[in-house]
Amino acid sequence: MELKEAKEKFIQSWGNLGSNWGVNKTMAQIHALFLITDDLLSAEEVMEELQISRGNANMNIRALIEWGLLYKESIKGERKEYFRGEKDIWVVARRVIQMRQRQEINPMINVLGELKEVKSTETNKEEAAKFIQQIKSIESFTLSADRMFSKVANSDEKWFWKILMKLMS
Amino acid sequence: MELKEAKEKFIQSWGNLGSNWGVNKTMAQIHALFLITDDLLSAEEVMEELQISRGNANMNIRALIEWGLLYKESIKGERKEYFRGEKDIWVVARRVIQMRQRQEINPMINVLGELKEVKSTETNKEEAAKFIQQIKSIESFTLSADRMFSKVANSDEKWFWKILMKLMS
DNA sequence: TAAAACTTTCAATAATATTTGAAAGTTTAA
DNA sequence: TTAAACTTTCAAATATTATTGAAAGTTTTA
Repeated sequence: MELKEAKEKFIQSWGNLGSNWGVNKTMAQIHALFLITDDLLSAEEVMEELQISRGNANMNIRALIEWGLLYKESIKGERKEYFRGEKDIWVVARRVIQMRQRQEINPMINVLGELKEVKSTETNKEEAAKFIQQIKSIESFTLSADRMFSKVANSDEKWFWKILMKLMS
Repeated sequence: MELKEAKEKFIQSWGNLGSNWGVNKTMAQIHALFLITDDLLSAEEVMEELQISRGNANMNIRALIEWGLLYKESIKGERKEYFRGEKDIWVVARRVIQMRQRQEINPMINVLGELKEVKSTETNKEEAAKFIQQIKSIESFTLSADRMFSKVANSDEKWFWKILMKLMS
């Protein structure tokens, strides 16, 4: 496979992966482009490279900055904005985990907390008790997963390898 | 909050969570309904409960069975098919992990394997080397994550708690 | 074998999410 | 202060994905 073709394929695959994980395809593709590009790129160049519109490029670059996966940088004497991608895949993973925690896990934990407060009546005492029990078990699982994610998001690669060793033993 | 309202809210929230994680909303809602229902339910009852069409109910019930989250059961003397949900949230998590591994992680590992084989030419030797290096680092990460998921998917709750303790220490 | 009871399929439709591009906004340089 | 260079916004258009429901398929019963 040619280098150009390979890069193209990587960008496409990363895009698909993203869209199966709640990240829009273009956002994931821009991210992929930066993962395999050493230089800075301008919005213009991203548009060019991925054949997307100015608005689309702009929105998704902003989102990636928000996620901590892209950094704004400037070239002296140039007015245009340039961007650099976060290349370290471990950092990328940690940022993604953090974002998903905020956007998905925390809201779910809040809802589960509310649902535990359900009032039971004379007629559905037993049913309500069962419901609360199940919600509690889901909550307990979610809290554990959340704690685990937090740990991963706040640790470095070395720690991760150590853990991996322990897990596999 | 009333029990009925709480169940409704749980189903909605679980549906949203699903659609942010690449599982279609109705599939996640049906799953939620079964998580909080002790009895068997028929396709008819699912349709009724969630106000969805026959085709939709059927397709998503099949998908849930495929995922190992729903079991077909029969009631003696009844011709209709009935279903029971997997209630244990740890089992649910393990099944979801397994499915995502198959559908997302494995294909990505394959693609990364291919991309490592990229041929470099005289003119892009250095660029190709950098590309391969980056792909290798992504591959190494992905393989580690994959191994970890496999471990979780094949272990029980007790193991998970033990690990959690270790992680947090 | 017929027909009732039920399940599955899939083309058409609807709902949702993404993308575009032109206009408005902002910053810088002269 | 003006205008050029650049960025952002957002309503409309497009593309993607999910849903419907009627027809076809299957299994069971009589």
